[in-house]
Parts: sequence; C-alpha cells; structure tokens
Amino acid sequence: MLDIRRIREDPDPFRAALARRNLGDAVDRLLEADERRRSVTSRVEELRAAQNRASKAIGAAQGGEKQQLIDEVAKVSGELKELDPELAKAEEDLRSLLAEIPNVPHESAPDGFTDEDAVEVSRNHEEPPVLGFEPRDHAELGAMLGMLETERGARTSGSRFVYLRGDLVFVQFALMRHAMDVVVEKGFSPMIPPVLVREEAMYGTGFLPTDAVNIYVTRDDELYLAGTSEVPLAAFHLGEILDEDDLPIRYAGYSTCFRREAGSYGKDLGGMFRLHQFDKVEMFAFCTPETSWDEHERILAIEEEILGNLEIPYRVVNVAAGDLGGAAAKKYDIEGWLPAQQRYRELTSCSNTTDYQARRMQTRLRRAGGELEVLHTLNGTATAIGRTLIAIMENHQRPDGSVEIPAKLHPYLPERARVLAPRS
RNA sequence: GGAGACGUGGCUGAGUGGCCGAAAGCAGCCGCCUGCUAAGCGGUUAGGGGGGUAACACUCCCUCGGAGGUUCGAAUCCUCCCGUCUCCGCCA
Repeated sequence: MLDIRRIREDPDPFRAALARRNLGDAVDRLLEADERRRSVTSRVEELRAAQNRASKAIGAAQGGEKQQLIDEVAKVSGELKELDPELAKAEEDLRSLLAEIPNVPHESAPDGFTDEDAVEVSRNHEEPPVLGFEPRDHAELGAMLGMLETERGARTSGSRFVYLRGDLVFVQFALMRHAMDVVVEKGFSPMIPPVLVREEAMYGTGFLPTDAVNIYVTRDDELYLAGTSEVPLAAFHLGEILDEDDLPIRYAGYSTCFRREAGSYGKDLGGMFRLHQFDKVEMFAFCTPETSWDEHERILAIEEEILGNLEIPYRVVNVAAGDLGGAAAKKYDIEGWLPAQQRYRELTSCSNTTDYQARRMQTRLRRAGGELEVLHTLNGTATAIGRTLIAIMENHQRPDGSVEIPAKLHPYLPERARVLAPRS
C-alpha cells in the first residue's frame, strides 16, 4: 500500500513511477478519492465536536435545562446520521483503491512491461556451455532415471503435479539442507511456517485482492494456501512494532508452495518447471528503510552463491518496472541456463518491497529516539524445487542419461546418489 | 464434535453509562542522587486521521477484537461476526 500523505504532498514522482506500470491515472484517482474523503471527514468532525460539547454540558446540567439541551443536540445527531453513509463510502473508496494500486517501481528498475524488457546485469560465465552431445530435457531424464512420474502425478492430482521418486528425493533434501545451511550462515534464522494462512496475511503481502485467481482457497475454513513462505514469514510480525536495534530481522522459511498458475495454460507443460505444488527455501528480511537497498544486493549475492555452488550457469536480470509483482519496487531474477531449452529460465528471484507490504501489515519500527516508522521488507528464493532440480539435471547430465550431482551437495547425500543412474 | 471463559496501551492488568484515552505494575525515555554496578527519588511515554506550522507548538475527530444497535452521551448495555484460550471427546 502506498502512503497517501506522501502522494498528496508530492504527487508527481508517484505519477511518473506508476506510469511505468501503465497506471498513469492512478494517482489522480487516488487524490480525488482522498479529497472527497477529507472533505466529508471535516464536515463530520465539526458536527461530532459540536455533539461532544453538547453532551458534556448535558452531563453537568440539571432538570428542565437538561431536557432543553438534549432537544437541541438531537438536530446535530440527525445530521450526523445522514452523513454517515457518505463518510463510510468515501473511506471505503479510498481504501479499496489503495489496496489494488501496486508499489512504485524504483528508479533503477528498467522501463518496459514484459520479461523481454528485463536487463541483464551480470552472469557467472561467458557463453552458455556446450555439452558436446544432444542434451535431453529434464522430463526425459527424469523418466529414464525412473525418478520423475508426471503421468501418475496427473492421474492423481491433475496436470502440473508430479511424483519425485528414488534418489531424486534425496537430491531435493540435499538441496534444501544446503540452501538452509548457506542462508543460516548469512544470518537468516530457520523457520517452518504455516502454509495455510488467513486473509490478512494474503492481503498484507499484496497477493489479495489483486492476485486472487492464483491462490488456492479451502472451501470450509476460509484459509488460503500460501504460494510462497514469504506470506507467513511476512505475517510473522503482523501488527507489531519492532525495535530499530533488533533490525535487520532475517528468516529462512522452508515450505511447500501452492500456485494455481491461472493464465499459464499450455505454458511449460510436462516435467516440473511449472507446478501447482513445490518446495522452497525462502529468505525474508525486515529492515530499516535506509538499509533495504543494500539488503537487496546482499540477498541477491546469497542466491548467486547458492547457484554457483550448484555449478549452474546463470545470469542476473533486473526486471522491468511494468513486469514487477504488485508489492515489489525492484526485482532481480536469476535465470539458469537450460541446455535442452537453449534458454535462460527463472530459477530464483529477489524483491525489495520497500514499505509496501509493511504498511499493509502494519509492521513498524521504533527508532532509538522513540519515533515510529514503517519499515521495509524483502524476499528472495534460496532454492526452489522443480526448477533447481531441472537445472542440475540438464546441466550435469551425461550422454547416457545419468546425472552428476554437484560436489557441494555430496555431504548431504547417500553415496550412491552422487550420480543418478538410469535404470538399465 | 460438545461445553465454557476471555479479547483494554510496548507488555501485565484494573475499569459495568458522563469525573475514562483509560488506575496500577512492568518496560522505555529524561533528570537527580549514589566511587563503579545494583538499588533509590522525581518527571515523562498509546495509536491513527484531519486542520495548522518552515519545523515545533497548538487544536479537532476516531480508536478499549470487528460491524451494527440503544442513548443527549458507550471500554461499560444489546445483537451479530471474528479471534484466542481452557475442559471433554476424537485424532497425525
């Protein structure tokens, strides 16, 4: 949620920033709703002040004088009752507008509206490596290994659901453990959060109301399945005031993630690139506004370290302003090279959501001097299953369909699983 | 699934119609005092939204889980909703 007072005081920067999201008129709609709300508010408040004064006098008055004062104030009360719906509507209009308008992109987010407009900022290799043989895609490798069951997944649950089997399960565990170890060493404290969450948590993170189509909802309990542990991690401090001295606060959440993937029909079918259910280790940070951009780079560096450890060729792109999720002011995607697709595909990402989520969550910070302020939040993927497994399988495959698991994962693996071998 | 209790400020907790945005304690902050530390003494500290200011000051409105209602007036009375906890049952 944006800060309506700052918009009122200095709307032009907001106008310009939101125009980059194709929402050039949003600021004026906001200002209009704000103006309406304030004018009704001041009328109502004048009447209420009169009513309060009268009530005080009545409390002190006696007998007939009392009755007379009561009769007089009735007129004011009547007027107030009439204005009430008007005020409620004005407030609701502003509130719902604010709820759906996304964060303002940071100046360093490039112009544009699609993933094509993202700007590469770095990579960990020169040219994509050439395997020297015709690479198989991960679905084929998974089938050859007998470790990825897509048809049976579909039979049980529908498309975009899979079974992982055999040693690939241990590779997932190894990956999770490795990612967790890396991020914990960087100061993130481990968490296993709830994945079914209340509406406030979804609203606070900005997934509701705008992204409702992508969220699973339980039928009888009005609980939502989190698409990322960002949701419960952010909500961990919902409504709280954190001491400046305690910041930054960093959590690493391990959870299963559920996404409806509405609107992605036909994209990335087969295999496990785009699943309705996958496991992920997610970083989440609460910090002061003045440190959040540094924190963002820090999180990016951790993500790069993890992919580097996995010996995956990747590049980092700065996502275009118009392609950002609603809460983000800036986002990096790290795209891993997938030999079978001959393309870079998103493996992880990290966003600075500045004060957008924190304001919705009412998570604030108390400065050493006692002042209250909305803080900043950030999130980033440490490792996401499905995609990271794909990158490992495709990049470390051998001509015979076996897969070498990167050395950094070996300490977490049964020895036989250091190489995944096809069934003969 | 059945029964009951409760929701008040940063925290604990009092408050059953006007003197209450709210006792007391804790915690925090500012002083004082005391070789240091600890203790002690005095003062002070809720949040949000308008107006106002260069910024303060000042001022008004709202907020005691939420939404309605009764009343001139509600933390307090009524209705509904939400949430939390406890006991019993069931259960990974």
